[in-house]
Amino acid sequence: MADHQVRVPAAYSVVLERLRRDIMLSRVSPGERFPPEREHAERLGVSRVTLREALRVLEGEGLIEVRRGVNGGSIVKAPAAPDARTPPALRWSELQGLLEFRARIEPLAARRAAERPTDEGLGELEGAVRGLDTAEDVATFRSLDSAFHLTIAQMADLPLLLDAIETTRMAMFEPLDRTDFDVVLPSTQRAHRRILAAITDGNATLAERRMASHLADSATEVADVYTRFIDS
Amino acid sequence: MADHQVRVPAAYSVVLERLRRDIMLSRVSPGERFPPEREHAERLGVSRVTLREALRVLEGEGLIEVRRGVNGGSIVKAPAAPDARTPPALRWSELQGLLEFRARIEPLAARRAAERPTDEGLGELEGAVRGLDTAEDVATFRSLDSAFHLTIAQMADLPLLLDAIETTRMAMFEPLDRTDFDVVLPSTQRAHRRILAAITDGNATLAERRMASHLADSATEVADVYTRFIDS
DNA sequence: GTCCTTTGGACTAATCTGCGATCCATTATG
DNA sequence: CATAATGGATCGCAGATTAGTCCAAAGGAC
Repeated sequence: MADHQVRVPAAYSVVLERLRRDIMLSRVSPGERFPPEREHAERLGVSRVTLREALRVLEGEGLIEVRRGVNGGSIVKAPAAPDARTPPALRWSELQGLLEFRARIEPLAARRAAERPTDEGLGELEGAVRGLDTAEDVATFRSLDSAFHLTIAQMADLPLLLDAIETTRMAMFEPLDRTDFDVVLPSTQRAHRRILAAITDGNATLAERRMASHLADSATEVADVYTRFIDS
Repeated sequence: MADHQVRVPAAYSVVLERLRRDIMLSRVSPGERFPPEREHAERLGVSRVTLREALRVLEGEGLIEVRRGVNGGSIVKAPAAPDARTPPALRWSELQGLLEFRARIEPLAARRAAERPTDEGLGELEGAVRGLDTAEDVATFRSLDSAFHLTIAQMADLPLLLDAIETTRMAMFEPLDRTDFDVVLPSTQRAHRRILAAITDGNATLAERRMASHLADSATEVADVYTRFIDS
């Protein structure tokens, strides 16, 4: 019987993780802001004091900027673009594991999404795909890319799967952010369009295969960035 | 921005989940007992009172029996065998989703385990496989089956994967428990032996394929049990 | 049977956490 | 400059969690 200590997270740290996730997964984009504290706290089901503790941490990390007064609020800042010269946060072997994991679960999500189309989901996917055509900055790209994959995960209608995909994306955030926007954009546009087409057609097998191939391409691009940091 | 309420679990409920997991995943088998409360509490990093709260719940659910005195303690009871006539806890569509998910991730675990053999892991696997040959009651079978799959998950050395596999097994506990021991035992013996052989040989691709086929068989058997409850 | 050890059961007092509420400080806008 | 919207700070309460203590039952040694 493994006997690791149980981890009892404080309320603020649960909130913190949630907010971090909202930012990292681009549910709020740089420039946007969280709701006013009183409202935000209520939505999260937590007291304002607790929420503020979490915001303080994010502020310290430079992920948000807190301003007061009218038009104040917690403004999400563009994460500092990772410097290509500083070593990555993840070791290559770890990243490799995440990529393998993702390559197994996201195609399943695509398959299930194709089998369970919803008007709402399809609408969001279409928006995310069309938006990519006019995306001009990294932030927009990341946001639409995230939205596309997360919407598919949502449509898959399997809580465990959604959670796994979210967590995986979270963990890979930094490496993904190192890929070159201009290089990745066109291939992503194409891949997303083709995946969406398969889902719209209800062709589950095709959707799955196209997602798999999209992820393989993406993995190659991430790996390329890592070649210079041959540590393990 | 999805705005579900954040869930801040109480300490006792975190402990509760942990203990429930220990039982359901057969890390402690029926008849075995948890350590004395004082020691157990310390191991879990929580006060005795908190631990007892959790134990009370498990006692209420009939999962453990608490006795005092020398040789007392919290004794894990054999879970009431699910009555084949009562409807399953999971709807068929939900179970189907879990089976699909499992079919994607466990083969990956087998592959990675074969690529990362450890003496400790291989030893445990061998024990779990050999034990099956002499397993005579359901409890022993469940325990060794769990141990086999979880050890592979552990060897895969990818925390996300281990967690996903644990959670999936947890969720499928009740349906799995409905399968007929005598029917499942021989095929499981054979499958586990073959998987272990592939892992020992370091043949990752073979290990993966054999795990996939093992899970497919298992899925068929679980599905069979469900045929009489055609609800969705 | 008596005594001792081991273990759960119950209670208390102190501390810590999270919450609600209130009031203050800052900022944009008309 | 008045007002409204927003973050900043503080206080006291209620509940959760803890450490510590003592009690009660069960089994074993003699």
